Amino acid sequence: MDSQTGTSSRDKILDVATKIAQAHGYGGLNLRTLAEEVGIKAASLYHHFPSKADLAAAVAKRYWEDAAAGLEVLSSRTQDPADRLRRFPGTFRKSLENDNRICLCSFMTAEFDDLPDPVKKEVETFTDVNVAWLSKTLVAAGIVSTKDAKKRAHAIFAAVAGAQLMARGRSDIKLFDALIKNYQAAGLLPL
Amino acid sequence: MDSQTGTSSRDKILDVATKIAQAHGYGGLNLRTLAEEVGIKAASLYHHFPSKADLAAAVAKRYWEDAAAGLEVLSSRTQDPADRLRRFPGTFRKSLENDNRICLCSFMTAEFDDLPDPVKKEVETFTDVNVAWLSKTLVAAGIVSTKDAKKRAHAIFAAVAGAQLMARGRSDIKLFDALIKNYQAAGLLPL
DNA sequence: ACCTGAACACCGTTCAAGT
DNA sequence: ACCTGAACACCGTTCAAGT
Repeated sequence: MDSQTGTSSRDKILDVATKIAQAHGYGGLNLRTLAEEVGIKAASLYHHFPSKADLAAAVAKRYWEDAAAGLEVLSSRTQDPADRLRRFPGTFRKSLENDNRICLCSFMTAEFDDLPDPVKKEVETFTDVNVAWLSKTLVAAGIVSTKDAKKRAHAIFAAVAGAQLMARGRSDIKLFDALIKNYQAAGLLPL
Repeated sequence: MDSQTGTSSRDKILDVATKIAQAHGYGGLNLRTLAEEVGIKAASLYHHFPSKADLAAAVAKRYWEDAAAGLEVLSSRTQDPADRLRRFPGTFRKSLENDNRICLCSFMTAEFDDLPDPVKKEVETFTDVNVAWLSKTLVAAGIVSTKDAKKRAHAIFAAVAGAQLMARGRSDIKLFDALIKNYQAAGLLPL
């Protein structure tokens, strides 16, 4: 850790790799390009991570950890649980705002067959974190029973991920907003 | 066209390429592997398609044409429009049944940045075809006004695509069914 | 410890030659 | 017409060797 900038080489690699993978996926994560953007040679990446698989697993792990932290901040800052649910899609909206990227884990879920096992594990945890947060928030908002919470949570998560994917295909963030509004109007999310 | 089997070399290439692209995407569609599965050498593919971009565009074009034809069959065989809507997710379920693959165009939408323009165009048409069919069916079922039909259609399409992606990540077709049921319970699709 | 040149395996593609 | 071996320029990945 560099005490001046607060960013180690390892962190810089993870930052750049995350952005590339959100736009091009695991297969499209090109180590030469990644290294160039970091300012080193491709071979030097192997001093920080033993393989592309380990690098991608570290990227996906940090990705769900950041997501979990973000959701906890949302919970602590927003009193009304229904209001938290209304703000949930905003976390997915940010990726689209950031150069029309999508959720790292949505992309990697499409690529699931080609993912090394350690990467698969972290990608699955991202879903688990989101579903768990949605479940407890749905219950707190009194929208569903504890029994039905997990399935409804998964449905919301899948629908929001799908909306993000559609909006990317059209490079149209307004489409994302329109789809979320429609989910609300249909009753999937609180109005 | 081979009058005996009804399948030309070109069609066989398209068949195999479609399956590979549904599992690995455009980037993961490897011409040497494709050729091997077809039973020819990679160089021979260029006698049927001028480039990988043209091949992928032909794959995506045939994909939406088949989808459009399938939806028309569904319309003609199912009298009740609400019933047609209930059966719509079944067209996405089939991909999962077929070796846990996903919609070709969902995968390619994730890869949008890396797609040649002619492929992008066909991928967009797939969405258009589905949204148009859902729109007219929603109106016929009296669920939404003509004015609101397109946006609701897009919301259903996005949610079903998202459900398919989630089910792939868990290799769990029951998860797909559970998500669709939840969309119905929430009011996004007719019960 | 951190880095790199150079090799390796593989990619889309081309082409001369074969049937 | 359709096919192929061989080659091309390229790229992701790895490793032996440098500092």
